[in-house]
Amino acid sequence: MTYDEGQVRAMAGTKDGTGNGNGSTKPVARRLLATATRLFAEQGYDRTSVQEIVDAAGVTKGALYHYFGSKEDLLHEVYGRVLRLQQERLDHFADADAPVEQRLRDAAADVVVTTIDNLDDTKIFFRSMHHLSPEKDKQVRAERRRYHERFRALIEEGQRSGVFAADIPADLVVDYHFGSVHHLGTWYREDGPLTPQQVADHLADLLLRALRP
Amino acid sequence: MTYDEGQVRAMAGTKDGTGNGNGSTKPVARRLLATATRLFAEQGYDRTSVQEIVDAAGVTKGALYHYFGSKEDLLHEVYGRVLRLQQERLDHFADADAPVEQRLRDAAADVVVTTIDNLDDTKIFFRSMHHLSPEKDKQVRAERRRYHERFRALIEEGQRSGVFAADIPADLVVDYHFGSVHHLGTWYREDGPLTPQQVADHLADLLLRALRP
DNA sequence: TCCCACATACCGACTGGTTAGTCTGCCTGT
DNA sequence: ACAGGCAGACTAACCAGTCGGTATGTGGGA
Repeated sequence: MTYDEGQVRAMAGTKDGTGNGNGSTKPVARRLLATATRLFAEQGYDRTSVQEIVDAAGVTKGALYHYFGSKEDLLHEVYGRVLRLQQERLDHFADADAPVEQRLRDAAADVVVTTIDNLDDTKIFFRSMHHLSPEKDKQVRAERRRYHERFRALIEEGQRSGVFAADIPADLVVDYHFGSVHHLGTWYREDGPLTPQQVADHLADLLLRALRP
Repeated sequence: MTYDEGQVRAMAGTKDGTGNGNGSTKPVARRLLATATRLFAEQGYDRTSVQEIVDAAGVTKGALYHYFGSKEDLLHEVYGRVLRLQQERLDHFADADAPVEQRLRDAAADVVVTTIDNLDDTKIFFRSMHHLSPEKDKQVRAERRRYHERFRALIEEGQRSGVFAADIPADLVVDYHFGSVHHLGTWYREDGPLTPQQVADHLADLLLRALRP
């Protein structure tokens, strides 16, 4: 066994996915994770074999199981990366010193840009969530809920202060917006007519317009 | 071989998924498809084995492969059912004799209700699209595009006549709304606080508000 | 300085289990 | 007697994870 249970659990909270906890990702581990991310996004988690990943990364199974406890750990790492990034950015924009409609617009637009910039991760995130084991699934759901609630708080703040329409549940508005974010992986193409920033501005604009009292 | 290539292709256009083309679904075939739909939605396509499906339906593999050419055919049948249903309903509302904002509102709300009423099918639809073979994938994409374009035409009509804001690409608005529809499978719960109709009214309202000039 | 003990990094053959799909044949109604 | 409907054992392929082994590097004692 390369990692015992305790170490695997601990890994989930570290930054680099190697479980060494010192922030310095070993090149091989980094390459394996990057390769897995690409293949998972292209073919789906279940359709990507461990053999394919190690072949594409130019190593063997020995290397993969040296750095990761299981195939699922790779998936969990992708999730952790996305969640931490998005939460950090949301907190940044939500805590800013600006009117609530500006903070919401900035946060809403930023999540779109960030999602497009990491489209592979996001495709995996939304498609393969239900492939996680109950334990890891619970953890990911908890982090997602935290994100959702922070976003909802922004909307409720605007509703209380009268700058947003209050006759609609804030929860529903959050899901409305994140539906469109979620959906980006299905339709957005890099070679399409719109830049990520343009898409973000349009989608944030739609959200703010829908919330006009 | 139960079905040769030609028959499998023909099946895609029939109504009952048994390939007999006479509209009378054999009970066993119907039960297999219903069981598969439920299991695919619960566990995902790849995680559901053919053995599980036939066990849950109370038959054996012999029966399944008597009625369906492959496991993928089951998936394709689910897709066909959903696509035909949604297209039919969209055409109905879009062709109605009413102002464009009313037609759009009705169509937008109806797709939400229909989606919630067939949540299993929709979950499968959005999660497992990329599991289809290239040939069937192409066919499904073509039908989806037809749907998308009909919906977009409604928005463009309103933009031309000045009742909708014209400073946003209609394509993007369609994806915005369908993002939220797509997302329903992730968050909507039957035992939640909102009825399908309430959700539909809210989401249609958000769309129409966002389109106010 | 040399050398030994030990750890880390990785290899690749192997195992036990699972899977989609096939095939032979029985059974029943016409 | 013939055909459709179905059973269930079988096969060939595949897959995640294991394990014994090798190579490389590193710290400490003589």
